[in-house]
Amino acid sequence: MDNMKKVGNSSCNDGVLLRMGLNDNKAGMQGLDKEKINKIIMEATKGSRFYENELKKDQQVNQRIEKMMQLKEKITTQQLLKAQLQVDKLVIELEQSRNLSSTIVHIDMDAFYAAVEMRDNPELKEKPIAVGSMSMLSTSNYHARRFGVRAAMPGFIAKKLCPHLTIVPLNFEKYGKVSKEVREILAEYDPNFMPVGLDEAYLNITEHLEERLNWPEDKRRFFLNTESTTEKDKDDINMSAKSNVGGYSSSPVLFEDNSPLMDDHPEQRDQSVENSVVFGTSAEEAVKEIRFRIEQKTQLTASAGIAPNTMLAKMCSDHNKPNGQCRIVPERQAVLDFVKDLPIRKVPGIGKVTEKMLKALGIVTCSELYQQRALLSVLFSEASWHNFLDISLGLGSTHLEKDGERKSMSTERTFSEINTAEDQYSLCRELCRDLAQELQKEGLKGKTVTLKLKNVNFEVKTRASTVLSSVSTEEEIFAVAKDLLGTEIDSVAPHPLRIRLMGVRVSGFLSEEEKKYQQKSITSFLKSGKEISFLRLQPGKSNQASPRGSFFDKKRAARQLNNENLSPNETVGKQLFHDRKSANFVEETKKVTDLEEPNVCKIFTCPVCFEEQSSNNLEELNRHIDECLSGTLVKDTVEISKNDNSRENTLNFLPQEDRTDQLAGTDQSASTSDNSTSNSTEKFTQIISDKPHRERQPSNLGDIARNLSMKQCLIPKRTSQDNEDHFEKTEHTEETSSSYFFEAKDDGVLVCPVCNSEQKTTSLVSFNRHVDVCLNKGLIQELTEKKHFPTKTYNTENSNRVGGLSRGQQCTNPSQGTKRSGLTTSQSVSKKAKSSNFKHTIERFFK
DNA sequence: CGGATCGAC
DNA sequence: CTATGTCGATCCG
Repeated sequence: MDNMKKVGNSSCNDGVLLRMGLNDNKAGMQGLDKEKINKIIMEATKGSRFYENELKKDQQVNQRIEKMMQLKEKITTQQLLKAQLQVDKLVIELEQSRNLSSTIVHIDMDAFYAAVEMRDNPELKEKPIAVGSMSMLSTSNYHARRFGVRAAMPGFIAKKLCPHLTIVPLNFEKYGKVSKEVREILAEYDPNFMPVGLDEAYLNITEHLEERLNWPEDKRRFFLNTESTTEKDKDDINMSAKSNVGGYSSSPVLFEDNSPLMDDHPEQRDQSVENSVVFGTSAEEAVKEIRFRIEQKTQLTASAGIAPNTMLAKMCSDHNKPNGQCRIVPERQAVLDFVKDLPIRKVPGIGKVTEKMLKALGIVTCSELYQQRALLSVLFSEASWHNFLDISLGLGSTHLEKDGERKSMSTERTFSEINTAEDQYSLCRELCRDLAQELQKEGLKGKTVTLKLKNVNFEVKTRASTVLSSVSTEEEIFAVAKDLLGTEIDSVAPHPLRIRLMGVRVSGFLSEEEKKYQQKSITSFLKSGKEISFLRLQPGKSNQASPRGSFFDKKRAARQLNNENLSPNETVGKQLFHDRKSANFVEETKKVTDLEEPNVCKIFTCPVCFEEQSSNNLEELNRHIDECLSGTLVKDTVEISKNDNSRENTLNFLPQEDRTDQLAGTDQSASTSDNSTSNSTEKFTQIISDKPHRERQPSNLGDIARNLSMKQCLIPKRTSQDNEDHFEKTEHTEETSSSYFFEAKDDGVLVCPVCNSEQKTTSLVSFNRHVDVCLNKGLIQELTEKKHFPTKTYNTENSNRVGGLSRGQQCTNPSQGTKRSGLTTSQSVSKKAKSSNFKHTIERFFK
């Protein structure tokens, strides 16, 4: 580390090597010392494109630090004092809300992948090994670590550090099996335990400990496992198991030369029964029991931390690793003592960048973090300094949150340089295919597609596009991704795009509720066959509500207008449009209605474009309809503005004016966009980007009805009571057959959102039927009409801050489950991600 | 919303 | 030769 500072000027350039090398002074006798290791790494690294990029990233961090320091210079003592008062007010609150009543355990398998591989191949036991590949290692055993071989290091460099290193390829299937075995044990202590990856988990054993107090010895007695999975291992296991009876502090796999780390207070064990151990009732004993059982079952060791919250438990498990455990007793002073001299880097969520920034302020330990709390509150974003304050006070989440629904899914691949557009497109398609497959497994559809590219200089770029109708199939995703890719290719033209990685991500999933709702609404829409006459409304005859005619009318008109323009070879990801002028939707709908019957030849016809669908799959049909209603509209606009026919483009069928109307809706203010001059693509795209808040056309019938229901049912609640809880309530719509989000009012009376009349029935089924009928009565105009609702905008102003520090996953755990009344709105919003998302969705509907 | 970044495993 | 893959969160424009 000392020789590092000689590289470049110390204030600017001392981070790169530290990052790649070690900060680990455990180099043992047989290994290498730090200097040697860093030298070797440097020789293998310098001059590489990778290294150049590392330097560049480092400069960026240094600039951030510089910016921060400049800000710091401008702070007056006056400001600082004021901040001090504010922060200390929060400190008092936090202190008062400190909760020491939970017992949280963090279990961490030691060198997991490596340990599994060693277990299964005894030849590896004495050797330095790492798991991964020549290009990247996932983990290494402790022997290899003495040579500086560590996780996240490329194998070829590891080989230079340790020529005898054995690199074992990853075998996730195996690790998954072992992980499952471990989890079976953990579940006995906390059925709601929270796994983190394959090798870690948090447990809340508060309840277990209470029950455990009354348990008879027999329930706490465990027998040594003398059976082994394979014959060849048998002797080994027997040996180590026996030698472990008293302290079981050595691992049969990892540590031949054991050091009795964990048995600080050897207790009198009842060994009256042959080959058995009885564990006590304390938290320590319970956790020893867990580790003992893990080792007996898997021949692998784990480390553990016991503490009043997750953050402390995690840091605790690190304290005596490997194969050890550590407890912070539930006393304020014990917590503060533990935290006092702890380097901030040990704190989960504080990574190398944050460490470096804080170091620039002279902050290395947690107590320093506390001392500088006022300064930090001025320099950093609220989320960041709150986090810092929690850390320095030893506060963290005292309960385990079930991880919510996933928010994105992605796949990415690294490869040797690819620089031809053709290869890039086909690779992109392949990624989309893989991703689509995975999405399908979870039945997910998302609205945002993100393309990730890393060029051969390791510079990473992401490009995203959000479409109105959600995507899930290969073709749908690719249709979006290929455009993003095309834009990037164009952006460097005439040079080739030289990339080493490509990734595709889909996010912006429909919530469970939305999904259910969408499916049901479209089904019920199609099934209510008798009254779909509104689909054939004449433009003028449209129930006087809108002077412009309904959305459907326009679609229909546009379709007719463009009939002749349709060419059969337009698209990649879109169904072909075969003209079918004589479509009778009532009849067609009946066909749809028959769809439950098996073995009947079903032909679906899209109610929007009136095209017969080739697929007889309902989901396909729905997808198509969605696309007809909105998706194509969006894609079309993208295509237009790109003005490029060389790629697999979709064509645009709608007249310019028509599109403009639809995008702007029927809002009065839409006229400000001056239709008469809206012929250029610039104009058109500008409308899209400039007026994102004008009401959009609901993207499908589900959206239409949901939109309506929200207006009628949710907004009054919110404005009258201004209580966020109502939104959450609605989110938990019961699992009734209801296709709509409506809840009965307090007096139990349901009000139709369409005709606004109170309904006699309290049956949701009949109610829905009524709404269906109402909808079909030609009141569709209502749905597309503009209504303005006040929407709340959150203050995200942060101009004074350096910001940019995240807390990682800890952020999802509301600290202590207690309210912090001092927080601003924008803060408290992010607290509950779920409800926040939901609100966000609602807001979008009203913008 | 989109892009970049951080952080964790 | 040869420097991952996947996800969530945060911040900024």
